[in-house]
Amino acid sequence: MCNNFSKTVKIMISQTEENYLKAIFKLSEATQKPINTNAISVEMNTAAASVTDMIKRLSDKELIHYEKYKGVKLSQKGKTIATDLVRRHRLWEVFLLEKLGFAWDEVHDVAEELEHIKSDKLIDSLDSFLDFPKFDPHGDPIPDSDGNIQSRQQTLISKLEVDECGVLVGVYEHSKVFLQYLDKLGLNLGVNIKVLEKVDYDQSVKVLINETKEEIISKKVSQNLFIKTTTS
Amino acid sequence: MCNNFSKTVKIMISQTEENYLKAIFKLSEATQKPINTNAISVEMNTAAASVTDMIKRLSDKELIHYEKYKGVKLSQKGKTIATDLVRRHRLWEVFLLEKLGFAWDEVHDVAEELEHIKSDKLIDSLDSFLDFPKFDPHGDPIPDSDGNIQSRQQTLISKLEVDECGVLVGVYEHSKVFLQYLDKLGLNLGVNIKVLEKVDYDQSVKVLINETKEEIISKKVSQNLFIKTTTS
DNA sequence: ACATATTTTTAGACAAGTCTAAAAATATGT
DNA sequence: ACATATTTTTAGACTTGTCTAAAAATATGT
Ligand SMILES: [Mn+2]
Ligand SMILES: [Mn+2]
Ligand SMILES: [Mn+2]
Ligand SMILES: [Mn+2]
Repeated sequence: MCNNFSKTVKIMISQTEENYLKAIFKLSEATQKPINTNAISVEMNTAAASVTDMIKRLSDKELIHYEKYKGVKLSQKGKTIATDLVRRHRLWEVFLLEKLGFAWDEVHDVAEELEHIKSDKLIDSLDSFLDFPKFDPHGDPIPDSDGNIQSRQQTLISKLEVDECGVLVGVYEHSKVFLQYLDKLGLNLGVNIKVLEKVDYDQSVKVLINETKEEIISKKVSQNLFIKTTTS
Repeated sequence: MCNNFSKTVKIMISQTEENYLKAIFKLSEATQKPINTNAISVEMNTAAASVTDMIKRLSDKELIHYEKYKGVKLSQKGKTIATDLVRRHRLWEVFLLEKLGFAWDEVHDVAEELEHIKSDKLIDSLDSFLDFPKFDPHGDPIPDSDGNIQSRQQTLISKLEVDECGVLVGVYEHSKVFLQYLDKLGLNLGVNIKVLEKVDYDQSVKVLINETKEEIISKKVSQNLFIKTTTS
């Protein structure tokens, strides 16, 4: 009658599985629709056939919902794991930048490895050591230990009108070249931005940086910069 | 005639291979003789057959010298990799203790994972961030970035005579139980030790800790504590 | 020196994660 | 509606790292 264990069989999740979950999580941010095999294979840089294999494994472990030929969605369990991975990734990025003097274009690759270290004590101590940062070096929000992600109200520069202004709070693209180019333009997180002119011909935008420097940024750049508008 | 590239084919070494090299390195500290398969299988907690497989791979990569049935020795290349791994392990242990508030019995397991993160910039920045520590939380020396290991002059308590004294600078065993027991006895690194009495019957030792507290430690404990003797 | 015990290697199998090539299902355009 | 293009899955193979059971080599004791 007794001996009624509630077997909390803590399933093991490999580093590779974690990475797939994170990829699906990322792709899910842009849409509500199921994520298809090809999109994952592009994101993960693997053959579509490998993705199908992995999808089956993740589905067996109930980390995703999967119907043949219909794509996948994260289950609640999968979402939790992915969010936790994102938390770890972003906390390590803050550590590398703040404590070890890395530049914002150098943190991602190392965090990609550090994020897989499994220790709750480690990550919670790190969080506290860093003084509970809310955003990572690219302006992305850091989920708290319960998985809550602060939602940001922000706009792409490309969507602003002339004379609107605000603070640069994030970047959409994370590539090294892009981040280094922003450094060259003096576009670090926190600078003040005012839209001076929107060029009809090629959708480039002339902006005023920190009330002092004028720069023309291409359409492409303007679509990758998040601004928190200030109603001044 | 030209086109004489010195192909520095940076061979990839997996986490598992690194762990085997470290195990062989550790076993080599106690002896000059070749390390045999069985010893490695015990250290790595794997079947002897698995060790033989891995030995072949490491030998193919010229990380060890291997003769069938004769055991293995690290090559220069292997020694360099193992030393670097030990450096990373011990630096991470210092980080966990000093910066994240881990206890000395908690650092090892996490460092076991962190040591495999591959980034020279990471580990050198960490070294600098920690102010170039020379010893880890267990008193083990930290190799510098060129692989030089500071040799310690130290003695096991079991080898001291009555009235000799010194400072506790290291532990031989690293297990959680042992370290926690030392905490209970107040035997942290840095305390002053004086040998008050050596009991013939069971080789236990009565010591004076920091000129104030007397404790009797068993033979086994006394064989696991390194003292740097002070000629007072 | 030789029988016995121990250690090491081989043989064969398995799981995870990857690939390419081919087949099957779905989507698209006229 | 149907031919064509695209996407997804299957089939079969490979690598790394592991295992057990059995065979081969080495070590040991009298
Ligand atoms: Mn990143
Ligand atoms: Mn980031
Ligand atoms: Mn350790
Ligand atoms: Mn240590």
